[in-house]
Amino acid sequence: MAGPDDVVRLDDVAREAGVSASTVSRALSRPDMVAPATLAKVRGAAESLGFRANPAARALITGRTGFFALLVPDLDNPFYAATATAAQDLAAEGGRRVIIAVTGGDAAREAAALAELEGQVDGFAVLSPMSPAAALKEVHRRKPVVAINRRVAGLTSFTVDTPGGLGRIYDRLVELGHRDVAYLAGPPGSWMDRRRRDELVEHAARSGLRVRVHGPVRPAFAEGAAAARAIAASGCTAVLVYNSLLLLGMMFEFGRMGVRVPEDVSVAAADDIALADLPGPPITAVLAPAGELGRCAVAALAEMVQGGGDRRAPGRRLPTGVRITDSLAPPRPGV
Amino acid sequence: MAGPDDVVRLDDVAREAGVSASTVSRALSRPDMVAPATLAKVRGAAESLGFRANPAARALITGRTGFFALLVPDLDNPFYAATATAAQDLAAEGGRRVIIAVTGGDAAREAAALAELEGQVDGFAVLSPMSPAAALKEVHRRKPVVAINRRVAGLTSFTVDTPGGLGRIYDRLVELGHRDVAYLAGPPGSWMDRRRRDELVEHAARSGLRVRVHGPVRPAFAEGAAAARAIAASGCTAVLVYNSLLLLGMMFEFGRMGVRVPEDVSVAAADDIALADLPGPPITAVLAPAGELGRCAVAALAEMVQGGGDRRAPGRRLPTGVRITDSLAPPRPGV
DNA sequence: TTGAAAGCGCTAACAG
DNA sequence: CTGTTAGCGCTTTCAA
Repeated sequence: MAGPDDVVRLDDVAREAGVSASTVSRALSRPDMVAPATLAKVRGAAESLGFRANPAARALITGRTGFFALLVPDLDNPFYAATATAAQDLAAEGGRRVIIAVTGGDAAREAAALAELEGQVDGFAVLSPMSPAAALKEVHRRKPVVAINRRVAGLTSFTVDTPGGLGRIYDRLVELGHRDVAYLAGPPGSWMDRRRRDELVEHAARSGLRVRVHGPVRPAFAEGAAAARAIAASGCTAVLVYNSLLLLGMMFEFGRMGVRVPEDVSVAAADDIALADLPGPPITAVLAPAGELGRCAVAALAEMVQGGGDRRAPGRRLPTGVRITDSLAPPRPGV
Repeated sequence: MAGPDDVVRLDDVAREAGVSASTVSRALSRPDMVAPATLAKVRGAAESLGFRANPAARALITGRTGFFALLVPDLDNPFYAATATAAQDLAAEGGRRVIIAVTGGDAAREAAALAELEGQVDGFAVLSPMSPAAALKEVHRRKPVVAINRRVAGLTSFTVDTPGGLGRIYDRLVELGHRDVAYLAGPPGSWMDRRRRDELVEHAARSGLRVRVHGPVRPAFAEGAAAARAIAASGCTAVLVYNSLLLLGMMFEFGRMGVRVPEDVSVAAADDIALADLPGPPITAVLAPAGELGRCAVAALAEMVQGGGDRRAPGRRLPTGVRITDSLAPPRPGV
């Protein structure tokens, strides 16, 4: 490794093509500014020598690195993983890369990542940001920042209407005759969970009922399994769950306990990930477009960088689908 | 956003501190080369102005970007996610960042990522590489490359002895009286799976038995669930599974089918992720140090970059633990 | 349409 | 221990 001798530079290409360095530069980055014949020569030379522009030199002068940073709380959550993967894919189409920084859902680490990466990237997408709005806006004065999964005043934000979807599922439960519903809450301190929970509780109150909240717990499979026993014992006839990973864990344990779905208990979750491909009867879920969030964020950043100015891309609340299936059934008699 | 006017440069700090630019540079990167008094002045000035060195300018001259790239097949696999997270954490301690590039387990995309990132990073860690050894070594001539989860001749490689661990679990099954064991195989084309499967089959043959192979399947929860029925119907009394995610999916479906563990079937998996925290009796597993792999790779890269020369860091096969529990039991009578 | 020249912001010799 | 002097490899005016 380490062969600083055989690296091909712009001059090498220029010499090979019999033109000047600036012509090579133009040919490669603004092909319409050179004569077709020259273009061909330069491309041929670059190709044959295996030239790849030094990104640092380019970044130094243009001020663009070709990187976007995506800050995510963790990678264990398949929702985040899906968002990150989609973001990378779309960025790649524009010749850009997405740097993923794991923050652990910790405001301090998030702030550190923001500060450290500021010089390395052209913009930030922050997934479920923990930082105060002011801190995010401060960064935004220098580099475009887009928020995902949380509305931040003054920033382009992309959210999904998961609370609304949960509400519709709740309505269906009431319609089926359920009166005792449990909600297994997600990550402590999570903005998303807060919204889902509050909406659900208020929504239930409007029906004259109430929802019993369990948790909050980390959105991990094992945590869902761990919560199953208490939920089953609580006497509820239906459970809504913060996300699909928790639901899988819960159902896993239900299976071992002999609790049947939906005969003994109806179940549904937000964030349909890995639920759709399950064998057997499908499970009721709010269909959140995890990948779409990542793509929207990248597209917005790209637009802001292109625009150069302070043009703020419009944010959106993405619609969610709701898949209502036989995992919802009337409450078992005698309850 | 975009305020190229108020960016603080080295000269600004120099002026503020009343010294030359090079002194500031030294003070910040090699503190032991300046007088304590100067150091204090410079640090004070840098702090008060909020100076952050331009990484592109630094990279241009030093040839170091402070980035390592980690190529992973996908982020849905919690094993990979754990490795990636640990790698980032260790790199952060050395003031470096890890760029995660998702390749989809596709050799072409892996090659593209290698080529595109070559100028942007100080080294590569490739998780479960798909590229031919020659291609990896070619990159290694210019930037250090470390292989994870596959031994690549001529490259520093970190692997885990998962096959050996599976063998020990298999021995225990034989000891318990099992004669009909199933193996649910992992990702098609995976080097890891190939090794696990072959070792297991040979190992079984030495006991005069044979292992029935199901799959291969993508290592996703739903795939494990989908495979459960066929496996249960095959008449085996024990199942070894490629990884823990698949096992969870399989057990999930077993639960719904009324198949009990371990009364009806004994189970075990490699790559213990998310298995340990499960409520109830623990599950037999090969304990693979996913995070440790990431840390080893980063440490090796750091060493190679420091060494500057062609000093090749030594690779290792990390030991695996084996947790043998009551998820293994004698085969049910009458089979 | 092309070339010459001037840096981008920083680090690394080299003197002093 | 510190300042001066050159660039790192590329893009981009400015003339020609």
